Order: sequence, then structure tokens, then C-alpha cells
Amino acid sequence: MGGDDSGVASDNFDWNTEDELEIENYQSSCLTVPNGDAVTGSGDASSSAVLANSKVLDHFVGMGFSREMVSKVIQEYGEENEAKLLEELLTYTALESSPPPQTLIVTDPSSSGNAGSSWDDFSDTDIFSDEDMEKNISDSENDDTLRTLVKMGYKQEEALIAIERLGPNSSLDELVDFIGVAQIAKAEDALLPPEEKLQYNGYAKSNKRRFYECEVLGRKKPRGCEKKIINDDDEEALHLPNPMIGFGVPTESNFITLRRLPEDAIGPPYFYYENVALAPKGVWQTISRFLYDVEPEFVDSKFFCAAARKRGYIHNLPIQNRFPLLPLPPRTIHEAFPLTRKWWPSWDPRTKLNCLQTCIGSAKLTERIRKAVENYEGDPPDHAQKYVLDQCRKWNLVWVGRNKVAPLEPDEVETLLGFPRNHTRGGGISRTDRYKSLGNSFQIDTVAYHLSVLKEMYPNGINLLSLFSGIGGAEVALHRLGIPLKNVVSVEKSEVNRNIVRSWWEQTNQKGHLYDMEDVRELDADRLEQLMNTFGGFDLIVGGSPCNNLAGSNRVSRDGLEGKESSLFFDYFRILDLVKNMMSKCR
DNA sequence: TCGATTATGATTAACAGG
DNA sequence: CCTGTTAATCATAATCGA
Repeated sequence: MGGDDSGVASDNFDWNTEDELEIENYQSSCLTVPNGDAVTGSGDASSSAVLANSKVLDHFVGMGFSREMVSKVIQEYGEENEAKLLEELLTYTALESSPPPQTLIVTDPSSSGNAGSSWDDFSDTDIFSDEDMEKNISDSENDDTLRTLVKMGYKQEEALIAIERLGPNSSLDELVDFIGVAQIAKAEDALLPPEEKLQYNGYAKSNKRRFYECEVLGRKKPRGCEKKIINDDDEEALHLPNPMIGFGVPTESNFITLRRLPEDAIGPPYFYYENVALAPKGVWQTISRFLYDVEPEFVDSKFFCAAARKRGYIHNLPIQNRFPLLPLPPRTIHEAFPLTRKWWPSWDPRTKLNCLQTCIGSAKLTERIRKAVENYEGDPPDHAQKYVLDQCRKWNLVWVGRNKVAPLEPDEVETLLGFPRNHTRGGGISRTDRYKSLGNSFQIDTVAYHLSVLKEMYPNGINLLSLFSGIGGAEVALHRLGIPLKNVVSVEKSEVNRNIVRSWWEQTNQKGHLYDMEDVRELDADRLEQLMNTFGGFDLIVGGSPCNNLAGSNRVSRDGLEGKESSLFFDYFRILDLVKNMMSKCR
């Protein structure tokens, strides 16, 4: 039974209480940045003539600012610094809109003054506080979000970043969540002992109670399903499964997993999101919260092929009656590369490769390894073995000759990942870029297994929106499943990658249409509507947003979801949400 | 300028042993 | 429970040569 050390609030800090309280307060008013109504910029295009073709201008107009105002600001500050521009735009907007009557009761986080009213029994009930409040009650539409956030005690800079990332139409509690997570990411632990940090984290988590429900029929029950609901700390709701088999893999699933999706997550469209499993703390909580509180499915591709690939997938697909691609790929190093067997030392126990990354081991390193092992009659001493094994694991080296290790060739990586041979070869791509593109891609068998449920649902094919397409992992997976591709909108920044997908599309005699696009940020509501009108909606939206700032290999800029590239996740969410809304309207 | 080559740790989670 | 250890990790940036 719960209890544990959660103490009876005696002299506990009431982080929880207070935070919950604030959240509820914030939540009770759904504020939006002034948009829409400001668009009517009196059509005066005189000043914007020069900038008629500016991407930046379109960007901000797309966010809901008037063309007139945007061009004014751009002329004044240039279009280099978008953050600065946004700041100015928000300031101008705030000045223009008459200061609204402050209907909010904003409690100062540092004072517990007025916490005594109707909220004080929260500490008792807060675990059951699912009453999920009719949100958006006092819809004071003209309130300025930025102003409100600042009044709440957030720094203007933080608020601006949040608004920029989430877009002007995001709800206030999304913004607050974002800032909270950002703060935690930055906060040094100095002030907060672990437990309180967790609770603080939990604050940022959600008012809307996350509801993961999973049930296992058959053998094992995942520990504490119902316990979680009672004892619930939102904390450990996200843990990596061990073994990392998600909701099941073809090779070792002797039990069936059922899940119930949150209402908001149910399609159409179906969506499928992917990123690295070993992201910094809190990242997957945030991603999950944005993607309609769907529980991530963490899967290691080592259960599908000969290389590990620990990834998290968030999707709203059915998970029953999945089937794997055939033929099943080799699942050990020896099966995948039989020629290595002859040279494989008995003291190298590896049977699986580690994650295929974007860079390979250097020649110097393989030379050092050769020198470390070649001067011994029998097996090298322990320290040499350890050194060699560590490096081989780190750089995924295989034995290709006596005392000789080497990194994988690009076509070997292609094979391991499930792509057709030479998929990334030729057509103007360098070897270095090949490694990079492959290292950033899906493992086809893994993804195809998840997408296989679509086959019987769409015998006539699907319309696919593929964001961050890369070298077309989603397209290849669906094609190999035998699911016809009717219309594919593929958004990918890298030109060589777009060429690869285009080339594959033509080589495989696709009957459908492939639409290219370069930047997800240019995919706005208008563009989507235009596309969807031509072929009517999307059946599936796939995307693995950039992992640069999440991946452990990044020593320089592992900045989390706010990172320069990885923050494009919010564009995945933005676009998914747009399509979702458009499609629910059209029904 | 492009492509190839090389060196560059920190963050977590799992694990082992008290 | 605690603490130290092991292990894995969709990368960036500087440099060099053609």
C-alpha cells in the first residue's frame, strides 16, 4: 500500500500542493497569443514590397502576425535574428491590444499567502484529482500570453522561447509545461535534493492526468499497473523496459499486450513518431505529453537484426496481429557476416553489434588494436583484451583478418538496417554522407513490424505524410510490407537524402505521387489544406525528429529538446495536430 | 570547397556488491 | 537501501589534402 515514505505532509514542503494549485489556476483560463484577428493589417503592402519574398516574413505571418507589422519589424532589425524579431513582434502586439482586465488570480510562487481557500484539500486528493476540470472556462481571449507568463513569474526570455517553440496557438498550460521542463533541464541540483526535484518535475508534468493503461494477458504482468494508479507518482511511469521489447517483438513474444489509448490520441490519422530511447532525463515525458499522453514503446532493434538500436516510438496504431517482414534478417554477427567467423577471437564474446552511428572508427584506431594483439602467441593478456573489446564495442568493429579489425562498409550498414543494397549509393552522395544518412535512419524490420497492422486496413494503399524522411525509412518499410503508396508528402532538409528517396521511388515503379518538400517549418495550415484537398487527408503521419541534441554521442550540444535541431519535434507535433484537427472537422 | 580523417567525454541506466 | 562499476550512445568540430 502506498504509504512508503511519502510522509503525511507534516512538515513536508508543499511543492505539490502549491504547484497543483497554480496549475489549476493557470489552466482555468485558456489564453492565446493575439493572432488571427491581428491579421487584418489594413492591406497596406507599401512597406512590405521589398520583403515580399522573405521566408522569415512568411514564417511570422504564418504565426498570425500581420504582414504589415512583421515587415516593419524586419526592416528595423533585419531578418537574421528570429528570436529578436519575435520578441519585438510580441511587444508590439502587446502594446496594440488594450490591456485586458486581469481576470486571473495569479498566486506568487514564493508566497503561500492565499493558498487557503478552496484548494487546501488538494494534498489529500491530489492523487485522485482526475476531475480534469472543464478547462477553458473563463476563456478570456484577449489576454496576452506573454504578459501572463511574465506575471506568473517566468522570465520573459523563457516565455518567449516557449511561445516560439510551441507556436502562438498553444494553450497556456502547454507553455507552462514547456517552461517547467526547460527550467528543470537547466536547473542545477544544488538546491534540490533528489526527491523534491522529482516532485518539482512532477509539477511540470500534467494536470490532465496521464492515463496509461496496459494489461497483459498470459504470463507476466507488468508490475504495478493498478498499483501505479493508486500509488501514482507520475515519475516512474516512464521506465525503459528490460528487455527492451516494447509491446512485443516477433522473436520473444509469448504474451500479448493490450493497451487503451487516451481519447485524444485516437485517429485518424494514424501517427508514428520515433527518436532515441536514451535521451536526457525528462525528454520522453515531454514528448509523450505533447503526443496526447501516449505511452512510448521502447524497442531495441537487436531483436530484429544483428545490431542494437534502442529507440522510442510513440504511435496510435493497433498493436495486435503484427507480423514481421520476410525473410527474417540474420540476427547475429556471424550470420550477417559469415566471413568474420574465421578471424573472430574466442575471447570476443560479441554476438550483436552496437548501435550503428553516423561516424566510423578511424584507421589509426584499427592500427592501435592490431599492435595491441599481434605480439602474443596465444590469447592476449587481460588488459589488452579489455582495451580491444572496449574499442570494438565503442566503434562497432568486426574481425576481417588475423589481428585485424575494421569498421563496417556502407553497404553492410544498409543491409543491417534493412534497406535494399546500394540504396544510398551513387547519385552524388559521398561516402561520409552515406554513413551519416544511414546512421540517422530507421531500422526497417523494426518499423515495418509496427506498421504491419496497416496492411489489412488499407488494401488499396495509403496517403502518407513523412516528416524528416531522411533516406525514406518509412516509405521503404511500407513498400516492403506490400502497402501501396498512393500519395506521399515527404519533407526532408538534406538534398542528397531527397535525391535518394526520389531515386528509390522511381526504381521501384511506384504508382502513386511523391511530393518533395524541404523544411517542416514551411508546412503550414494553408499548405496542408492545399495538399489535403488534392487527395483528401492523410492516413499516416510518420516522423523521427532530429536526435542531434538528444543523442549520447554528442559531446558538444546535447541540449535536450530545446536544442537547435531537436526542437523541431515541436513542428512534428504542430503539423500532426493541424492535420488531426482538419481531419476531425471534415468528418 | 569538398570529402576524408581524426580526436573529442558526459549522461544515464543497469548492474554488482555491500 | 546504499555506493561504486560497467556499459552504451541516430555526433561535432577541427584539420588536412586534393
